[in-house]
Amino acid sequence: MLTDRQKEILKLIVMEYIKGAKPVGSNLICEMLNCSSATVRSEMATLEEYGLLEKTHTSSGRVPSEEGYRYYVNNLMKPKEISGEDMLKLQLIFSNNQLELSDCIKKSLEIVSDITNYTSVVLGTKSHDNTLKEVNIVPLSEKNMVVVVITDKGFVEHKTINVEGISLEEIKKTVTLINNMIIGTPIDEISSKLEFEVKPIIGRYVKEHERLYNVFYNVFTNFTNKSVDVMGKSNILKLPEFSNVEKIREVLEKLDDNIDSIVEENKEDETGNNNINIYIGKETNIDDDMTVIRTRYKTDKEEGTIAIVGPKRMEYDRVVNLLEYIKENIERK
Amino acid sequence: MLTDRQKEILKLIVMEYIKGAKPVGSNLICEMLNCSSATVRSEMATLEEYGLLEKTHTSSGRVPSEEGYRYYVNNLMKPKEISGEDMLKLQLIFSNNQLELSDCIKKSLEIVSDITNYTSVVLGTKSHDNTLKEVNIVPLSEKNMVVVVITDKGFVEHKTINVEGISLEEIKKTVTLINNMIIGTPIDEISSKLEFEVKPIIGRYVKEHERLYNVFYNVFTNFTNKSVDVMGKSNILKLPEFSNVEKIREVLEKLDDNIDSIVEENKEDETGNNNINIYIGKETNIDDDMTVIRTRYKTDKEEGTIAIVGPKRMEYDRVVNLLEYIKENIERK
DNA sequence: TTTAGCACTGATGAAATTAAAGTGCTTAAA
DNA sequence: TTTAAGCACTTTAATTTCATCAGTGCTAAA
Repeated sequence: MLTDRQKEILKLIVMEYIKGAKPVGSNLICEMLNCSSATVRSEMATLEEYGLLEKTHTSSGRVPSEEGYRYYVNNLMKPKEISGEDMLKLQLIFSNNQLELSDCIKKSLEIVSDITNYTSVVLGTKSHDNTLKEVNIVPLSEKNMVVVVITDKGFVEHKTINVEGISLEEIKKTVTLINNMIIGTPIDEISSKLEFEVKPIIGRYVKEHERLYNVFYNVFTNFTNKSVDVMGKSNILKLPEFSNVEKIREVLEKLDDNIDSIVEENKEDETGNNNINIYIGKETNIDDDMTVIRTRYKTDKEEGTIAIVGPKRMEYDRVVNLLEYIKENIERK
Repeated sequence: MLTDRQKEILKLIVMEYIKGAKPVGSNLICEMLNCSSATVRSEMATLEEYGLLEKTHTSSGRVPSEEGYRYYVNNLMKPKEISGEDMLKLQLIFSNNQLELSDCIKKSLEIVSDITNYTSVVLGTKSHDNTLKEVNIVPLSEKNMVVVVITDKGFVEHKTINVEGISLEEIKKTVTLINNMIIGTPIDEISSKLEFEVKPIIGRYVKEHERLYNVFYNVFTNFTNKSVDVMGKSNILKLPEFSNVEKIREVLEKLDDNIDSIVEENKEDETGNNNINIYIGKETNIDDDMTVIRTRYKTDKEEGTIAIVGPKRMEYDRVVNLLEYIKENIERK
């Protein structure tokens, strides 16, 4: 158990390091506290014994360890009000009724990337709670036709297909069959229903069933595709801890390769706090020098995950609040 | 006018520098030619006088100047066969009939970025030659409705709109009006037709015309939006000439800001060669250290520009061939 | 328990040194 | 007239040396 002064010192060091990216010495801290640098030094040594602080070399100032950040996040951090300026920028997005929800999400995280210089990730799933509303076909010529599929929440997918050698009747029969059999089916159950219920039947009644079946199967599965958007990747270049090109390349590569693991759902919830999850260093599965803060959102239309990726030395308080704010706005919209 | 040997030396220097990114000395060249290093040195001095070569400092080897690259590209370069491996990767894309054309284009350039480590840009315009085929509405609930618009070439745009306070009759009336008046209209003429012909009429017959008009206007203009895709931007990190973070950031920023100018249409055609345009250094409007190679494609469905952005020390012969090959495949598809 | 004092450590940056790569020029040979 | 050999000269890049600075840990006194 830490004393109050130890907590205060740890907090100051974390905050100072987040601000300046330079190891924090005892002098700086003792100016903020009513005690001498020697006192601070001995407290620092204790905190280091506890594994909360680290040195970069024997005579350097202190840097928070992974456990130090964790302690700060869990016990010391206070939420930080979103500045008026930032709030305004976000409101401009959410109050714009022209924008679709998914565009709002993307744009608001783009703004977060802009104002924080971190990288943001959006993983959206449309399948949630959507059921099939209507399948339409629009013939374009003798050769081509567009299939348009709409869900009850207003998602649309389409595909242009080649229908040479298939008669319009055949196609219409198929569409009628599909419409009759699977309208109202939840999107994520469609592919199995298509496979086990529809396929046998159109196989019986329709000549070119193999080809037609594939087309429809294709359009339907598009709905269950998750979309991943990553914004502000090159912000990493602005961070002082990544000043050598080799390291930057490594991190960018890991980011590309491990996007999925960032937004992976079955990660255990580290902090219960309003469902904001914080993964520090090794916990991220990306890079030991990075932190991921993320949360899930859920509307009646779609659900997904939004995440901010930055250095361990991330402005935790600010990012947590921004994410909470965005999550609320998404869910209210 | 250059002698044959001078041409040979210039060509070797350009090729060697493209390969190694290090100033080329006379020794290396004289090993490839049947003459002494002193001879090569004096030829180099001549080429430098002509402005085709440069030195990085008094006693360094030679580097091609912008004019040197230009001379190489216009007079010395021979097309380089696409390797079997590369060809295979591209064929895998183009022979996949499941993929829409625009996905093919994107994916094939993604491959080019992968194999060359340059950045690729696709600018696609759907408006080309498309006319309006059909406007459909699908009511979802009392509040919401989806508008689906289809062109004769199979492009689809849609938008979910809030229709609270507007009767279904009103909406249907509007859609019928629009369908009657503008089906068959080329996409890029729709907005003016909508403004000057349709608006006055629905203004007369429909109550909530202001709101409805805006919705349709919105969906239609989506078609004329150009899509810009940039792939492999972080490949710049792999180039030895950009080894300092500051420079990389600068280039990435310029890339972001000037994408439009890369694919700008009214650039004059530098090389007549099969409509492949090569812009070197200053000619690019991006960055004096970069080169852009681009070409336009045109199918009966859409048209656009594909471009590769890399260092001046770019594998011109390889990239030109890859672009030509992709252009052909797009247009054949 | 706190603090002043002091010796010690490692990083950082400037200056000095050296080796390597490559040039230009002069002169002699082909 | 063209080519090549020899040599002095230039610049870079890598290495070493040195001094300075920020910051520590420890001891002893308040």
